[in-house]
Amino acid sequence: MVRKTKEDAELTRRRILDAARAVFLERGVSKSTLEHIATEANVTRGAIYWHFKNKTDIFHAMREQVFLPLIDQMDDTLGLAIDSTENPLTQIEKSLSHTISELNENIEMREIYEIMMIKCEYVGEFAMVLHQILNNCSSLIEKIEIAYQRAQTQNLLASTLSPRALALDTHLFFGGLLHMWIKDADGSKFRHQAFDLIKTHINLRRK
Amino acid sequence: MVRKTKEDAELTRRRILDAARAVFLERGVSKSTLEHIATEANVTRGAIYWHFKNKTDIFHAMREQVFLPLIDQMDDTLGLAIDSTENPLTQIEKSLSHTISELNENIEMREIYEIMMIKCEYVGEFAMVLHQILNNCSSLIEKIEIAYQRAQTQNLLASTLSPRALALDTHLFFGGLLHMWIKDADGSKFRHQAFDLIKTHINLRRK
DNA sequence: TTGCTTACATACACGCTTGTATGTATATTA
DNA sequence: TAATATACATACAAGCGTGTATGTAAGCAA
Repeated sequence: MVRKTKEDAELTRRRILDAARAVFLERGVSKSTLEHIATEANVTRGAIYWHFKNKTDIFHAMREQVFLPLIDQMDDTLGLAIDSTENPLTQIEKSLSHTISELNENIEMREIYEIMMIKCEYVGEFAMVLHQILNNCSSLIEKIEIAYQRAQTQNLLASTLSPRALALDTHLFFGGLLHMWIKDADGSKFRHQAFDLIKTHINLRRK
Repeated sequence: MVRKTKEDAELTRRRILDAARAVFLERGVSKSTLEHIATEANVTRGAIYWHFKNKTDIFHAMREQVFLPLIDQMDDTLGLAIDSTENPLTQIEKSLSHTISELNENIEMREIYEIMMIKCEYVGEFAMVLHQILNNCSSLIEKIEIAYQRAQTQNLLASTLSPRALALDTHLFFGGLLHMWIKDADGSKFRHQAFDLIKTHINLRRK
């Protein structure tokens, strides 16, 4: 039972990616071996080398699997459609809360986030990932800023701070929340009150 | 030239720690070899094994070298002395700014932060470091909360949110800022405006 | 000054990883 | 249906990193 149909091959490719996720999560990316991943996926290293160039290639494939959808989702939930009728501040709140919900429900996404945040060393070939992250941040900040601008136009803001400043503050808050959410594995410190933290953060801006 | 005096030995110990920091920073902790560190320190692996148990031992020594002083500093700058006369909100702002200044000026501390944030995998033996970090966060939040309580008592707060909620928001903001500050190596996105970001964050709370 | 300890340097053995080369049975295509 | 490409499994060689064992010259105490 060697040569498989194309659907079978795609299935083993996913099995390898799933296995890599489990192994990365348990041992960290650096100390994960292709043999570990192969064993977890019930294949041999030969199969892995067929589908991927090396371990780095697996990592990038795993990462893109999750990050591209995430960015789209942010666009949607931030209500960038101009004709949106909802309160912009509420939209920001919902967008952030929705991301947390995703992490709660989507095990795959949560695990990949955990790997990328505390089980991976951004060095050498991985350094460029940092630049991608920073760029994503910039575009995210801009989107939040637009929402705050609408809030300002509608006279919903409590403070006179610029939408830009508010967006930066919100972005840093949420970045910190994500990190703590991931690190707080048992949920006792941050995870259980994540939605409240977001609500508080937004309420601070409401008139 | 083998046996050294006690002072010489202590000096080589520090040379090893300095070398480890440079090597960790360049190659990440996992891919750093004791041979790499030894070469960088102009010693042999024998010297390292004399002073440290293994690579993990070096990491922990390097970490404690910086984190214990940092916690003390936070205590000081947050003005936990009850007879403090300064505006509590300004004290919080100064405390956060002071930490950023430290990162700016203290190369050693900055590099160790960078290693711990993006050049280290928190897995296996390193997992317990995460718990220490979470505990530090808890005590830090409490200290910020006390400052906000004083601000509330002095009727300095713009919102009716609880000091606890404000402290959590501030902590998450600052955690996010630290991460971005470290990742923004060229300073174009966050580093250059770090102090402004802090000022904005605090101004949002001022009456 | 002898003898023991220190502070390393050197040498060795072992396992682990990686990449590649090769084998092979089965889909797929012409 | 024959030929070829696919989707792997197996085998092999080489280097690398670790830990430890051993060597050794100099400091230090008695």
